Amino acid sequence: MSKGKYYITTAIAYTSGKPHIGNTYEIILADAIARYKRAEGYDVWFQTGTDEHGQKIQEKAEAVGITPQAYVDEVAGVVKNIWDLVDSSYDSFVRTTDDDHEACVKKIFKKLYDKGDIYKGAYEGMYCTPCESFWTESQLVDGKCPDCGRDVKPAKEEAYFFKMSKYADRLIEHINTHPEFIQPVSRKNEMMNNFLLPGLQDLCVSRTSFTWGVQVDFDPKHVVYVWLDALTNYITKIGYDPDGSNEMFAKNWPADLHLIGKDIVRFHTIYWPIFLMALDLPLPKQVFGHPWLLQGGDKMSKSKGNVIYADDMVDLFGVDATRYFVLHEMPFENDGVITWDLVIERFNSDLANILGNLVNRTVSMSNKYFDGVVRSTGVTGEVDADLKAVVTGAQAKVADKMDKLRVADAISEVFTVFRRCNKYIDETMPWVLAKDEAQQDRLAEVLYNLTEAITIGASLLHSFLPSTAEKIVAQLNTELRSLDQLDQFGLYESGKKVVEKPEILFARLDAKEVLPKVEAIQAAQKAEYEAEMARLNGGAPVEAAEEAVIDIEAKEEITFDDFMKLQFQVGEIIACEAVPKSKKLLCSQVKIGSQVKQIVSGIRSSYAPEDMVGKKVMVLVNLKPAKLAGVLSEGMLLCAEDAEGNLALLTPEKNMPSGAEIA
RNA sequence: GGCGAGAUAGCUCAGUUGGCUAGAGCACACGGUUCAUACCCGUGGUGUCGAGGGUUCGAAUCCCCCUCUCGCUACCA
Repeated sequence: MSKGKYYITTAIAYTSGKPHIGNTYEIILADAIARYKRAEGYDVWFQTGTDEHGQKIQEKAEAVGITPQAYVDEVAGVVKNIWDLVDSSYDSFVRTTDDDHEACVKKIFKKLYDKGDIYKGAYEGMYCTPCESFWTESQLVDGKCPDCGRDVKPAKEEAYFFKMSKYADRLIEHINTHPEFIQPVSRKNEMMNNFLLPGLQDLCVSRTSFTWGVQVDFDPKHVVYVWLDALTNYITKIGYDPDGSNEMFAKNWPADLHLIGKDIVRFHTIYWPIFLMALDLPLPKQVFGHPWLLQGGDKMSKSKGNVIYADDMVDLFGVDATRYFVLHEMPFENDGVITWDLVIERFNSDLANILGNLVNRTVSMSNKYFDGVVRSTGVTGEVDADLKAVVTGAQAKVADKMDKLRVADAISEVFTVFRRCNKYIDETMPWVLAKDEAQQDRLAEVLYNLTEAITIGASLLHSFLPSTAEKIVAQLNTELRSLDQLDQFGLYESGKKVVEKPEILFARLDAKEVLPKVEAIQAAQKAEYEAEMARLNGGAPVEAAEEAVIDIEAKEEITFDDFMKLQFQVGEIIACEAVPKSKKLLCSQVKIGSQVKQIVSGIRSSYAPEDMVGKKVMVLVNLKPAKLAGVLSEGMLLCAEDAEGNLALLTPEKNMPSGAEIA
């Protein structure tokens, strides 16, 4: 019976905050695939979880005054609740703070170290002892520390590195001989051209700058840095052990599918396979970097209150409508768009009109004409053949789409069944048959065919919208069929009685009623955000909360003398042109006092060259000249940057002469 | 700058190795119908298939070039 095992994973969610619908999409997609594979007869293991280590989490926990463990416990709980809310049928939920995972990561690290694939190295660079900072040659100012101006000396900071290059050829070979390995294929080309073919750099796999992580047991001041900790969840949690794995591991590894976001394809198709090679383990069969679900129009931002969360969607539309939307709206390769209006539209047109109404009208007719009894009389009509062909052929089409991971297309195939049923009702016109005493057997057969077709459709729908499928067959007083029965028509037991009063599966929504609720959700979200910001700011209420604030990493304190080393002056831009060889650079001629300096700046995304001319700007004048994209730059224009990367040049608040000193 | 992908109906997209009047869904309009959740079914597009050139009996589909968009990547004082 079993077709063998199928091991599918999602990426583990980073516990820095509540996942929004774009993150939740992945678990729903994985769930649909997992359920479908189970229905096909595979012995499925479906794993998801949370990634809980790292500096960011340590800092967030400190900011709210709790331990990192308490912080991640809370967020992991939130993640798990949402995963459960959307009916995901995962078999295991791994947390990177689980004891067994941490113990295994330590062993893996040691094994790779003993094998020589991990070596203790260093960030080599110029070190400023008072600042405790490393600098590259190019960052130095006049050969001295750019922060404090003191002398620096060549030094290195200890870190462990993984020898990526050792396995690069094997990986290139594997990717070339396994075209299905990286999906979609466009990602494969990116990986090959940008990373593998130019040559892989060794990867830093430990850190000493923070402590919230898996400690390297033979060198306790190091913690294992993200990828060796996070990626290994795929094997640690199913029983891998460098000293001898268990049977479960032997059964499930290699994974059949790693489902991940397109942003982390690189880590899953380069570093992860190489780690596995180093551990002498087989590689996963397939990695699918799915696109993103983006919010249309405005950018998603908590401060605006327009982030869409799965639980809000479930409150308004229900679990299956939420699942339907994300599964249907997400294409295979391009990003999908989500807005509340689109959700309502999809809900009404597909779920309420096509599916819900179909079930309702069919059940209603059986009740009205035959007291709910559905029986096959064998009185067929011309139009029956096409209905049966479409319905019994759907299963193969869905299977084909699912094999290619075209989940959105697969669910569309399911809906063609329901569309065909609606058409069949119009073709046969049961209400006309009902008026003719001689046509009673034909009428019964029509309703039987509909009931049977809907049962098949519901069975196909089960992987995508599990509870809806179950509700439908309950109304029809039957059970879901297995996939291998779906090419047969006529298995519905003749003479059964459908439910008397069908429950409305999806009540049509009025945008006018839903959108005010959305506004209420957004207002609440905004208020919550402001309250949190206020809490982080020591209880002080946040003024002008409409504007997002930005926190950046604090740099070393400097002395007044340090500051006085910097020379700022007002400059007037007298000419400006784009640097031909670059996308982001502008080259400006800046008049500072009586001299003119040429300054190159990466601000083309925010300013056109012609907009620059005539502006009075603030210039760091005594910066060591350097060449950018082959063009000499003799200073720096000061700019502010927001979270989206928009830039604003700093200009004097009152008109000042060119060359005026800024202090 | 390097590599890659794309530009088809108002919107989102299909269009296999070049071939019959270029399609689907949504939206819109009209018609039909009344079993049903004012639903369902049918009909409706003059779309320069991004611009230009070429190969061919024939090109949305192949080749060249141009414009624009997007992805990854590098530089971004």
